[in-house]
Amino acid sequence: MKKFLDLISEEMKKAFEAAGYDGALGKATLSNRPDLCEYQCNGAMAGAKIYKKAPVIIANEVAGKCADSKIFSSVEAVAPGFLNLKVREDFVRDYLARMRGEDKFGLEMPEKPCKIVIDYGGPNVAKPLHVGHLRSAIIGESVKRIARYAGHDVTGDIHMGEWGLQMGLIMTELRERQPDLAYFDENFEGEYPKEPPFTLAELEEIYPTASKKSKEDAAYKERALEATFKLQSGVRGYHALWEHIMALSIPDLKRNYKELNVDFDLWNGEAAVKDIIPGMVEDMKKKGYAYISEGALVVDVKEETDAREIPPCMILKSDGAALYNTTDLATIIDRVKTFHPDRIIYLADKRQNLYFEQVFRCARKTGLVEPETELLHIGFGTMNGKDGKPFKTREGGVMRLENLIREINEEMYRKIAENRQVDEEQAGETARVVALSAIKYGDLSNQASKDYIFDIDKFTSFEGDTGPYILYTIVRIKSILNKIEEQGGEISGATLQKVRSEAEKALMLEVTGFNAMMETAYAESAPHKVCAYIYNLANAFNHFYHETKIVTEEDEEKKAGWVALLVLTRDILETCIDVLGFSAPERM
RNA sequence: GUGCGUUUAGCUCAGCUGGAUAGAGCGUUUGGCUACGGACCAAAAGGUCGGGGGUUCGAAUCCUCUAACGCACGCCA
Repeated sequence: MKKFLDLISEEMKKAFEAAGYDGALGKATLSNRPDLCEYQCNGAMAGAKIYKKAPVIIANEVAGKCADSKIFSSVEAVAPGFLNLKVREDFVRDYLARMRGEDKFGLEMPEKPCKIVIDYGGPNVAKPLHVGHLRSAIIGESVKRIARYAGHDVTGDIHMGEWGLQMGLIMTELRERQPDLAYFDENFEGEYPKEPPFTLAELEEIYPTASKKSKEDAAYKERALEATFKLQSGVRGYHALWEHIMALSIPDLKRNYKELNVDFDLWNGEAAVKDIIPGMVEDMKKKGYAYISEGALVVDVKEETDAREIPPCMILKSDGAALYNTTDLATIIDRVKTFHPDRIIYLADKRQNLYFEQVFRCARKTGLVEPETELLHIGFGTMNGKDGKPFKTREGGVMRLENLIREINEEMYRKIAENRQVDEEQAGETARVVALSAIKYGDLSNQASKDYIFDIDKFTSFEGDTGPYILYTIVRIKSILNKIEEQGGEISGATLQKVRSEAEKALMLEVTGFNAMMETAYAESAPHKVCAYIYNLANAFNHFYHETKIVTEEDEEKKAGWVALLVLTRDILETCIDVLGFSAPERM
């Protein structure tokens, strides 16, 4: 169904045309002076120049044409030429009634859904998830859900890092410690053991050790590069080790992402495309795109319009090994073949912007994607601590994601336990649900591209613009509805009635903005707009709640109308938090 | 050096793509509890929108110059 604001604009357009002006001037917007009006139209001022007339004269003429409007209760022309609009109560109510009746509250579905692949998460296997992985997962999950809600066909791919240097480092360190393992014996032809020669905990310790050594010891790094190459060339023992690492790591990753309510359709990684790489490289060489420069195989991606020098996109390192670029390009081939996507979205740190620019240009230049296929990098900022510097543990180390989540769960548990009489068992589960809302809302309410300060105290607060506040509002609505149900009142069948108060109307007007908001959030891949919307909606509800006694209302008709409004508000709030990737408990 | 980004209230952030008196939250001050859930609500104080110049009837928003900070700039991802 049409957006509320569009209906208003159309009505204004008619008025402008009736007064003899261009209908396009009728575009209405939300009022920025709520004390004066609900919506406003500034077309008279824009038209002043075209028609060489004082704006206020135009505004008055247009206002005169709105006298018997079915939409406006008042249209006022105000100096210097604003048109201040208020809408009729029954018009708002009828719009809400239609929203309730329609699928997705009347959000219009695309004529032809887009096929979208979204690449997010990006964990490295054998390396514990740390806070740096949080944003990709949270934002990616929400962008995915928003696109899906908007009616598109979306596939989420975790795109693990398990084919690059980090693997070579691990294997080198392992060889250092256990040089006699059969995996490192090139003459070994028997079966390798089923059980890995290390535990997950050891693995998690091996990587940082190896990484540190390689920075200090050039010979060590040389061996790691060689090990990487051996793995990529399919050396049997290395591949067997790789399988062990994957078998240990993936269940752990799955558990961690499940905890975050993040769900991938595909668990592919870089290695999934290893068989595509040789053909791709050959093709790029054959077609003359790729050439050797400083020992490495590269493709030029600079364009004449560039304001500065863009370095070439590297396809293979000088030792012949694949790198991030190689697997990303091959992954594009794989995705095009499997999904024929209209758009591929990458969630990665904004510092990788130039890298993606190179890869995208290379993919286009070498014909890996159709010209109309959209490649988009959503770059997000860094999560900083209260001091404004990258988030660290108290000791200054990298904070493991698990620990961070545990800390917030515990903090939330304390708050829940001290406030209400909730039983132990439920409190733990509720704390997890609320804590997740705190983390996710805290992240998503900021623009993705900006750095933000991760402030546990602020995010876990039940007051202000926070996840728990939103949940609290939802739970409060549920509680009222439960009470009415206990009294034998009708909930889902209740219908909207005459609008009784300013607060009620304000809440309703907030509700009408849902579909416009969702459309923008999708178009701009902007979860923070969903956050801003539900915060306003929750505020409008709490304001209404505060001055309206619902459960004790004796006029059944009044009460039924309010119940219907509550149901709609609750459903919209829950839909919104669902696209943000968290949920509300029954009680808290 | 080149390019990109950021700069809005004491702090953390919005600002619907050019409109009226720049908005929230936290913090501060004040008022409201027989609670349909006070984990709430209401109100006050607090800003030369980094700075200069320009375009426009009208600029936080567009252009230009400039400053500070951050980031990126070929064999990491």
